[in-house]
Order: sequence, then C-alpha cells, then structure tokens
Amino acid sequence: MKRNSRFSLALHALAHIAAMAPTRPLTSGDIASHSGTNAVVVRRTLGALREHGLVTSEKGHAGGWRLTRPPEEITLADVYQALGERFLRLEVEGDENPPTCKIEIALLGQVDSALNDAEALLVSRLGKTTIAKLI
Amino acid sequence: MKRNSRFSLALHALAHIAAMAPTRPLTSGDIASHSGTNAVVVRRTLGALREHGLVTSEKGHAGGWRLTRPPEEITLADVYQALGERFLRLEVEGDENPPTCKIEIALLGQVDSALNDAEALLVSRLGKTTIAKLI
DNA sequence: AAATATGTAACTACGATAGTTACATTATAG
DNA sequence: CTATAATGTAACTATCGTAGTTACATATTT
Repeated sequence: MKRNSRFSLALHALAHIAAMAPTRPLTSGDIASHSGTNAVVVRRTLGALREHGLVTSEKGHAGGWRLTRPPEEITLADVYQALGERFLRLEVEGDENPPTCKIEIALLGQVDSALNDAEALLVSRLGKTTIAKLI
Repeated sequence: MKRNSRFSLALHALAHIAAMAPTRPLTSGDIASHSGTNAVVVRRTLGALREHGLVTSEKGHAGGWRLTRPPEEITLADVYQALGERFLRLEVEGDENPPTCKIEIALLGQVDSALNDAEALLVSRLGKTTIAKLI
C-alpha cells in the first residue's frame, strides 16, 4: 500500500482519460487495472473530481469517465485543490487543545507562516502544468 | 494522538531549554509534562537532535538536556533537518515498482519538481527564524 | 431481459506514529 | 556506598489514516 496516492492516481487517471479522449470513456475498471489499484478506489477518487466539475461519469453499458474540459485547461493545481489536498500542514492537534504556552504560540505562528508560503509556491508551480502536458 | 508532532515537540523543547538556560538543564520529564507528552518520546526526539550536535544530555542526578550553541545560532531549519523531516514528498511507493507507464513518469517528474521547489522554500523560510526568537 | 457501468456502505488490512512499560546504565548527593 | 534521579533503549500496545475488498443497489444500453 502507499500513502497519499490519491493525487497521483487522479492525475494518472485524468491523463489516460484525456489520451483516450474522443474514442470512448474509460471505466473505473480500466483505470484501476492500469494503475494497479482497485475500481472502487478509482471511483472514490474521481468522484471527488466530479464534485468539482473536472470530470463526468456515465452509468450503464458503454459508461465511464470523461473530462468536462479540454486537458489543456486542467492544471495539476486544479486537481490538487479539487481533492482538498494540503500537503503542508502542521498536524498538531490544533483542534481541541488550543495552545496556551506563549512559546508554543510563537512557534506555531512562525512555522505556519513558513508552511503557508511553501504551500502557496507549490500550488503556483502545479498551476503551470496541465494534464495535456503529461501526455 | 497527533501525527507528526516531532517537529513542534522538538522546537518547543529547545525553546524551553533555552529559556531555562543557565539555571539548570531540563529533564525529559519536565519537558514531557509541559508538552503534554511522554518522557520517553521526548528522549527519542531530543536524541535525534543530539546526534546532530544541537543538544547534549547528562545522565544521573541533576542531569538533563542543554543546548550546545546559543539559541540565536539554532534555526528552525537546523531542527527540521536534524530530524530528517521531509514534509513535501510524493509517497508513491517509488521503491519496488518503478513506474513504466510514460504518462506516470511524466507526471512524477512534474510533481516532484514542484514539490522540491516548495520544500526548498520551506527550508529557506525556516532558516530565517532562530530558537531565540521564539522566547 | 441480460449485460455492464457507476454509487456507496461496510468492512478488513496495513503502516506510521505516539504512547507505555520495564529495566539497564550512569551520575550525584548525602 | 547506598539511595536517588536521571538518561538509553527495547519491546509492546493503541490509534489513526488510508487503501483495498466485498457486496449490493441503481442506472443505462443492447
């Protein structure tokens, strides 16, 4: 198994859908076997992209997955954000125990700021490559 | 529990060691109770920093942890790197199954390049803050 | 009606990490 | 020189996130 394969799975799937483009839609089974994973996992992942308008799916015979836009108009950043990914984040239980120690607050502020800058750069870099360029 | 708390635990610990500086060394028990974690976890984390020359530890009565350099000379990037952290990395089992699909190779190349740039920015930003500034 | 898709819930498997227990080792105080 | 208090470390448990799996309902086409 692999951690955080959603992003690369999604990109891989989109690229193959684009490559197969006008011929026929790709089924989750096709994509799964090509990516070495499971059809349900593919449907879950692409389902998130569908909710953000990047792909459509059709049920039944000759159904499958298609892009909603030409692959030149889908960037890697679109996919990253559609999946709700956030690679850079300090996982420090900021939920139930808000930090009280002044040092910890200062620390989190400094680190958060650095993480946000790096995350912004990441998205900006991903925004410069499209699915079309992967083919 | 929290994921990836090593980095913030390490920073928190160093800052408190620095704040307590000339008085006495801090024990792993002190640090653990202040950070809401366990003394063994603290020793493990600070042990990694000791291997990179950031702190020393003394056993026995009146033992504990001290900085090896003034806190003005320890940056957050030093800590990040001493822990071997790499927040930005595509965890895509690149080990046993090297990708053969051309699309996947292109994809990994593009994404890796973006991740490396963002990681470099992160380290650079962390290098601009010192432990002293947290106090 | 049969075949072939997706949609989705529920469960299992696995790995990473933190936390815990236990004990050996070392150093200091008195 | 013994009691105390610290680190060092191995071994184990607990928890959580994610992928993978099974099963079945639903929809669509032939």
